[in-house]
Amino acid sequence: MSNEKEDPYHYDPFHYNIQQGNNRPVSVFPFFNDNLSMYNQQTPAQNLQGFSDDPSFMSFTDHLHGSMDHYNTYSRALDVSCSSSEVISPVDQGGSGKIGAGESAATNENIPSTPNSSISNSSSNDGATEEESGKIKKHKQPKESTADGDDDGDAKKVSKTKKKEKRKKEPRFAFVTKSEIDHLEDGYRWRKYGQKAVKNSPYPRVRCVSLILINELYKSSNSHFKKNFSFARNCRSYYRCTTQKCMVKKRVERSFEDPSTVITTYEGQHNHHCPATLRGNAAGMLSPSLLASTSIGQSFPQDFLTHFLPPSNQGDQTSIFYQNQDPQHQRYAPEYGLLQDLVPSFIHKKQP
DNA sequence: CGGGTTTGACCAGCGC
DNA sequence: GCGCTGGTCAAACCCG
Repeated sequence: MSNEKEDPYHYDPFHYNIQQGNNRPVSVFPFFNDNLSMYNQQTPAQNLQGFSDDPSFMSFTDHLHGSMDHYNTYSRALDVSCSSSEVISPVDQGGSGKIGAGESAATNENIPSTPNSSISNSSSNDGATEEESGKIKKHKQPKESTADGDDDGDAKKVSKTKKKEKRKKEPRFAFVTKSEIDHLEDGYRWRKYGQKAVKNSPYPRVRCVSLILINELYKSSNSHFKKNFSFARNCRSYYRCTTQKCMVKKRVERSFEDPSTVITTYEGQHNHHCPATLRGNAAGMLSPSLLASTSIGQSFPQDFLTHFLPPSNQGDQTSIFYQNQDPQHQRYAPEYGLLQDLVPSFIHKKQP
C-alpha cells in the first residue's frame, strides 16, 4: 500500500520489499529471483529445498522440459537456471482448452501483449468488451430503480453467466509472495472493485503486520480461542485493470497458513502496454538485448508467461509460482488451503 | 472534480 | 429448496 501511493506508474522489476526481521528483499516477480541472488543469502537451489524433495511436484525446470524451445529460450534470455521459482503444474479447471494459449505463445513471438486470438476472440464472441463498456456506462449513470429492472435483471443474469463461462477460459497465474504488502506493484494500474471475506482463515480484516502477530497468537492459543477465531474471515480483494477494455483481473489475499505471504492471482492477458514500461522503468531494468531476444518487457507478467511457458501450461489452466525465499515455507506451501482452492487438484498433478 | 476505495447488496453455482 | 460461498455491482465515500 505504501509504495502504491508513491507513484502508481513507477515499476521496478527488481523492486523488493524488506521483510520484517531479516531485511531480505523479495522480488515482485518470481522470475527474477536469480537476479536477486546477489541480495539473497540463499541460493536458488536452497530456495527450492523442500519442493525438490517432494516427488509429487514438478519444478519449473521439469515443466519447461515439456517444451525445450521454451526452456532454451528462457535459459538463454535470462541466463539462469529455471529452478529459481517453482511452478506447480497447471490444473485443468474444467475448460476445454480451446483458448489456445499455445497459439498465443506462438503468435506472440514478436508481438508481445497484443490482444491475442484467444482473448480477442473470446471477447468478441461473447461481447465481453461491449459488456464491459456497458458496465462503465451503467456505473456513470444514476442507478435505475428496480421497477424497470426485469429486463435488466435478465440481461444481467445472461451477462453474468457469459462472464463466468468466459472466466473459466482465462489463463490464470498465481504468485505466492512473501511480503508485508498486500497489493504488490506489477507495473499496471488496478482498480479495486470488491472485497470479500473468505473461508478457512482465522484472520479478520486486519493489516498484515497485525496478521503476523495474530498468526503467532493463534498458533499458541488453546482450542477455545481458535474456535472463536474461526468465525473471522480473511479478506480477498478483487482488482480490475483500469485500462479501458482490458479484462485482466487479479485477486489478492493473504495465505491461510502463513499471513506473511500474499497470494496474487492474475486472470487474463493485458491487451495494452504496461504503463510502467511505457515510462521505461521496467524495460530499463532489463538489458535491451534481453528484451529484444525475448520479446518480453512490454507487458509483465503476462508476456513473460505467454512467451516462456509451454502451450500446455496456458489457457484454461492455473500455474502457481512460489517465490518465497524461506525453504521452510516452501515445504509448507503445498498444504495451503487457499492454494488448493485456487487449484483444487494441483497437488496431484505430477506426471510420471 | 476525477479517480480510487469501501462496503452492503445481489447473483450464480454448488452441495446437502 | 435452502444455505453457504465466491464473485461482482454500484452508491457512497475518500483523497489529492
